[in-house]
Amino acid sequence: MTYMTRQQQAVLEGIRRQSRGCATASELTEALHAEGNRVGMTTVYRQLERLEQRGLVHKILTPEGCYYQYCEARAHGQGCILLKCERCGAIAHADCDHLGELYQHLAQAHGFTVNRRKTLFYGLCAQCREEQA
Amino acid sequence: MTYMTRQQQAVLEGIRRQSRGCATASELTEALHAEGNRVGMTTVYRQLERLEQRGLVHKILTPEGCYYQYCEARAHGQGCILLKCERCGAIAHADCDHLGELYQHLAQAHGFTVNRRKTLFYGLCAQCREEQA
DNA sequence: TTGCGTGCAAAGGTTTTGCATGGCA
DNA sequence: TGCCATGCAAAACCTTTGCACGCAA
Repeated sequence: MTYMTRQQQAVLEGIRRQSRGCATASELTEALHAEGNRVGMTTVYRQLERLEQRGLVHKILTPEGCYYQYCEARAHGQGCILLKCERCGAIAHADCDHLGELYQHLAQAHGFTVNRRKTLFYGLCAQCREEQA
Repeated sequence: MTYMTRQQQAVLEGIRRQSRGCATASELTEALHAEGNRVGMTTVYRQLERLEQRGLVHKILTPEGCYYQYCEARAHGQGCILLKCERCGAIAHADCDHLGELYQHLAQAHGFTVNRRKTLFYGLCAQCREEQA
C-alpha cells in the first residue's frame, strides 16, 4: 500500500465523523472546507473511490446521489440490508434472515435472481419516528 | 380534463411502446426524435410528469435515473415490489406476501418503518438469466 | 383575447476529465 | 529524476427554469 497523504487522511476522517453516518462527495467536500481543510473537490471524489476499493468505506448508490459510509467492523454481508431514513438521511445496516425466503420466492415464482448487495429500503428510523410524532 | 395534444399523445404512446417496459425522459426524447417525431425535450419531461399525476404512467426513481413506465391495469399496491434487471434494464412488478413479515420484523426489531412504495430490488430477470448462461 | 402547451436556450447540480503543478521516494 | 497525488478549470450529463411564441376555445 502506498503512503497516506494529508488529503486522504482528511477524507477518511471526515467520512468517519459524519454524524448522519454517511455523506455524498459534495457534502463531504463542503464539510471539509467548512473545517478549514484545504482539499480539492476532485481529490475528495477520487479518494472516496480509492477508499472504497480498499474496503475502508462503503459506497451506496441511491436516487438521491452516491453516498459513502465509513466501514465499521460489521461487514455488509449476504443477509444484510440497508435502511435509509427519508427524514434524516441516515443509512443503517440490518441483518435479516427473513430476506432469504423472500429471495427464494422471487427466484422460484418470478424467475428473478436478486442481487443482494444492492437492496435498499426507504422509511423512517426509530429516532425520526419519535421526533416526528 | 383538458384536451390531449399531439405531443402528449406521442409521449404516452412512446412510453407504452418501450420494449424494455420503461425509459428515462432523455431516452424517450431520443426515441421519439429517431422516429421523426418533433417533440421538444422540455415537453417530454413535462408531459411525463403530468401523465404520472394523472396516473397513466409510473415514475420510478433509481440511482441510474428517473424511469417512467406505462401503467398497466395492475396497480403498484402495498404488497407490490419492483424488480429491476441489471442486464436489460427492464423493471417488473411483483406481488409478494413475504414482504409483510419482513417489514414487521424491521419495525419491531429495528424500529424502522419501511415506506413500501419505494422498494426496488436489483438482479437478473428470467430471460436475461437464460441468455447469459 | 385569454390561457395553456410548446420549445429553444440557458441555468442548475453533480460527477468526471484534461492537464499542469507539486511533493515524496 | 520519476511517479503518483493534487487541484483548478472545463466538460459531461441529466434535469429544470426563463421566456417568448403559437394554437385553440
